[in-house]
Amino acid sequence: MFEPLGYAPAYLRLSEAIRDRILRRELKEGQALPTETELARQFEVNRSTVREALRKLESSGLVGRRAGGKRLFVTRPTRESVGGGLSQALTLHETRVVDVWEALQAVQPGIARAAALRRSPEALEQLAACARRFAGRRGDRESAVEDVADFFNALGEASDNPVFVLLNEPLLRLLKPSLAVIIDRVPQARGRIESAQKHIVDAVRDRDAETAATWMTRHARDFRRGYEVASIPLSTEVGQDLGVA
Amino acid sequence: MFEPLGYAPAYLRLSEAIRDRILRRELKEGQALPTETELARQFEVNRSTVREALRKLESSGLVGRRAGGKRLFVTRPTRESVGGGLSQALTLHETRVVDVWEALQAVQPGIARAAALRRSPEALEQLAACARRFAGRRGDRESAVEDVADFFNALGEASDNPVFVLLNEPLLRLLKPSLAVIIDRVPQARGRIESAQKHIVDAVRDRDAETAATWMTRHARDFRRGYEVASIPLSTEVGQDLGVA
DNA sequence: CGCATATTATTGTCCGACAATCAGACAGGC
DNA sequence: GCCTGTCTGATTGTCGGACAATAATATGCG
Repeated sequence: MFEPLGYAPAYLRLSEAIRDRILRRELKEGQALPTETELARQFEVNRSTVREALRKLESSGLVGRRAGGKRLFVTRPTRESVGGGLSQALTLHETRVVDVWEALQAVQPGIARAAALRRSPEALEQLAACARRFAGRRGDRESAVEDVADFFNALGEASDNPVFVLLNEPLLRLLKPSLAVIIDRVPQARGRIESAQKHIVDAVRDRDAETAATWMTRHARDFRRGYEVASIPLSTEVGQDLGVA
Repeated sequence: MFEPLGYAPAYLRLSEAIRDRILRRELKEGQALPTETELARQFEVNRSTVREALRKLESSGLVGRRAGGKRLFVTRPTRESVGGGLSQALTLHETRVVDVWEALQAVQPGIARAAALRRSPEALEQLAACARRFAGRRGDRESAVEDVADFFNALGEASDNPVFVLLNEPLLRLLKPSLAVIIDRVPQARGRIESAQKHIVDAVRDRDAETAATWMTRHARDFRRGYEVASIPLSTEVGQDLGVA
């Protein structure tokens, strides 16, 4: 009949107060936060309490430090911070490679389509550069995987849609380990990827949304085929060791 | 030429140490964390430092408290906690309703397809229940919006893919305010939604993946039409007030 | 056994302290 | 003029201890 009357510890209300100010843009990106002592004075709490609140904001990526710096600044959550959170959540939800693949399969064609429609010349060049880098690289599994991820990320950027950019990152992060195995074990993988990237770049250059989407669909299907040829069980959980030395 | 040599404060290394144990499943979900004093003793740091580390874990959703409880337990990040983080990130990235819509358009058909292929009887019933609830409700904009979100969430659950489940939440959260406006201003919106949900439920029941995807595509397109009819500019930023009292 | 009550443990918050170090001012040497 | 070293103050990271509120647990009683 009655709900528990809400009590929230000070550190929580504090972090919410500051978070709201950031979301409301009253504290703008790049702006330095007041010092801990100052915050403690203004909110009339102890500095320890302030620090607990700041740690919360810090790990949501709303505030951060410049390299080697001491003061905290208002930042917008980066791809990396968002991706880290989401991918660790997915890891704990017993996500399997097939789940990630399915999501990729569902979302990437849409990204390719959007990228083809809206890519800027600069974004196109970035994308093409990624493809070239992948194609030009022999050996070295790890860098190849990075290049593939960069390609997808560049495509996300080209779509000029922050939703795609941020959704891409965690998926790629979870994909990487299994992709490394595929590149190792499937000889023709590099060639297939190279070819797909080439066609996608061309379609994006020509602003041909449907061709971009089609090739991306094919590209994604190739990954699935890669799992089979590399004999990675589709039910392998992501974030687990795949037995690669 | 030289990289900065990495130093990390103790509270950070501490939170990473605990996080790793959780990701590695050495600390299992539902298990109680040691008390702050105990952690301080084991890691040989001060309790304040432990508390800062715990606040970080808390806001990544890796540890949490049972309602009214005092001790911390290992938890897996919920839809809500992930969704909150992602949607606040998107808000700060100046995401517009059209961006969210585009992502929805890209991903929902895939979810519908997956749901049709794999739905359990229980998940189907859940989904149907959401559709019924929406259809049976007259007036009350807020509940209607919730019902629509519940429908999408139920579909995500039915897909049995944690990636879809977790990706859905933030998109819906950002969609809600504008959806409320649409339902308010577009008389035929409820009918269109009702009809689309009905067709999707039927297709999912019949395990007809393509029909489910097709109807979802239509459903998503309707939303876009809704924006136009409700004269919500597509470039409206999400997380901003839409001028609804 | 179930239930009220007393004990203990644990968290939330505060205070004060100190070393490390970052930022800026300032002076000296090339 | 620019680089280098030095000094000073401000700020963060960490520590120790303290205490009230209350959740968790044990205790006693019917």
